[in-house]
Amino acid sequence: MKVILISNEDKPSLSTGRVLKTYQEARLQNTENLRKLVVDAAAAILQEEGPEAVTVRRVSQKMGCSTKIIYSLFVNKEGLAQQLYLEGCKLLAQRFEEVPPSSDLLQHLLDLGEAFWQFGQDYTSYYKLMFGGAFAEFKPDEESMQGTMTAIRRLLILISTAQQQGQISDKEETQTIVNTIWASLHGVIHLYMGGFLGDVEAAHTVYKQTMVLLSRSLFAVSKP
Amino acid sequence: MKVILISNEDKPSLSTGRVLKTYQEARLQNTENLRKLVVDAAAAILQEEGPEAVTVRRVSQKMGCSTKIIYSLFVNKEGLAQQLYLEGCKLLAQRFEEVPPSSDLLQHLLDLGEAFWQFGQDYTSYYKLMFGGAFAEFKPDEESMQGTMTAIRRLLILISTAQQQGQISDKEETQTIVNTIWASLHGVIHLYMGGFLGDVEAAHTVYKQTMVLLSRSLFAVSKP
DNA sequence: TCGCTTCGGTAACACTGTTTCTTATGAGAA
DNA sequence: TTCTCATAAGAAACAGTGTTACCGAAGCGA
Repeated sequence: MKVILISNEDKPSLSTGRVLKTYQEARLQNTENLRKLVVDAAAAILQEEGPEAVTVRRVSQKMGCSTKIIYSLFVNKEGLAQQLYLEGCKLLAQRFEEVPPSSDLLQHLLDLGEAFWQFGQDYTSYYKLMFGGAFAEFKPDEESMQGTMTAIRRLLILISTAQQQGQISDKEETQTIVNTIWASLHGVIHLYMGGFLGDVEAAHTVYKQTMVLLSRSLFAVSKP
Repeated sequence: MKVILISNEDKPSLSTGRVLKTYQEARLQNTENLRKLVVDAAAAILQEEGPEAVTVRRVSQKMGCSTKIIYSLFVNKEGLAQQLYLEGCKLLAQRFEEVPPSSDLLQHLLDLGEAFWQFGQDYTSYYKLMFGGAFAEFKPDEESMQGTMTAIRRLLILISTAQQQGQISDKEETQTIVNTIWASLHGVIHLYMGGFLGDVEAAHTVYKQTMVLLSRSLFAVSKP
């Protein structure tokens, strides 16, 4: 019912184009809006109550509609999860964008690493959904991987720049180095979230040490 | 029914001690045997069909008994998962024990790291259960953490030795360094299992680079 | 042998993701 | 305007999960 109300709001677009085409356009636009509404509802539940609370029934309940809608808009729960994943990528990318660029590339790397840690702390539910395997069935498809790469693009640019300036060896693929940093830092966050690294201070200490050790090796290559 | 047959097999122990005490002993021993049988059955399903196939009904079905047994022996599914976790710790410890000690501590670290990677490849289901968050509800308790620490004890000894010999800085806590290595390597394995690092060769390349970068930093401290 | 306790199996409950069936609504034709 | 029909949405069912309540049977002490 709420859905119908919303779908009436974009009827202005009916005044353009042929009747049949406009009808399809409106319907398309409606389903797009609907998708966004559902994703927003799911995202709210995700952040408020954690990944395990995001069930099809729970989302449809919050939407005030039946579960059928979710299956009409997204093929299955994984389809919805994928949209949430892309939302998470946006948030992560935003976090990275907020990091002020530094002329000191080493310092910039540490800043980006710290931003990644903070993302994990501030958006724990998103993090678990995206990288924590909270939805066991979820595997990143092409679109997800692209979203991921967009999110950590700043890191890729940084490493690439450092390689061009000779501050980091260019023997290894840029992507390989990025993956190395990403995976290592992720490991600390994930193990911490799993309860293996004690309290947050201890985990953060391990995290910072991981950053220091990695960056020291990476940037030390061309020193002597 | 099979269970009863098995429990009859250790009646010889009835011939020792007082009647009441022996009865309790026998019952205790039976439940211990039963627990072991159930864990073995669950472990078989885990390795043959993956973590998601390990359900209470599936295990009880393989045992030829009702689900009640599992809840009598282990409080809930998490209790069973915890036993499987400890089994995994044994397997991991065994893997580490098979690594020949090297007088070159750096090489020894690389060997242990490689053994950890191989464990993840050979016992993927165990790895996912233990560290992958395959059972979302599972958090390591005191016994689990102790089992973990026993498993990676070789790593702790190695780092401690290297610190004593001045090959690795002793400014940081030994446990912190161990956690740093463990978490970083875990991150690569976990991200690979999540499908984020491409095929196994690419992931292994990232893994080896992580080991090289970390160890180079750790062992480089006292060089100059 | 009798009574009791304990233990295990059946069936149910409350969930999950997913699908089927039915109904109602809304668009196009007469 | 009215009628037909296709589409879409909701209710309910299905198959699965972890977990628990009930109930009968079996084994034990007296």
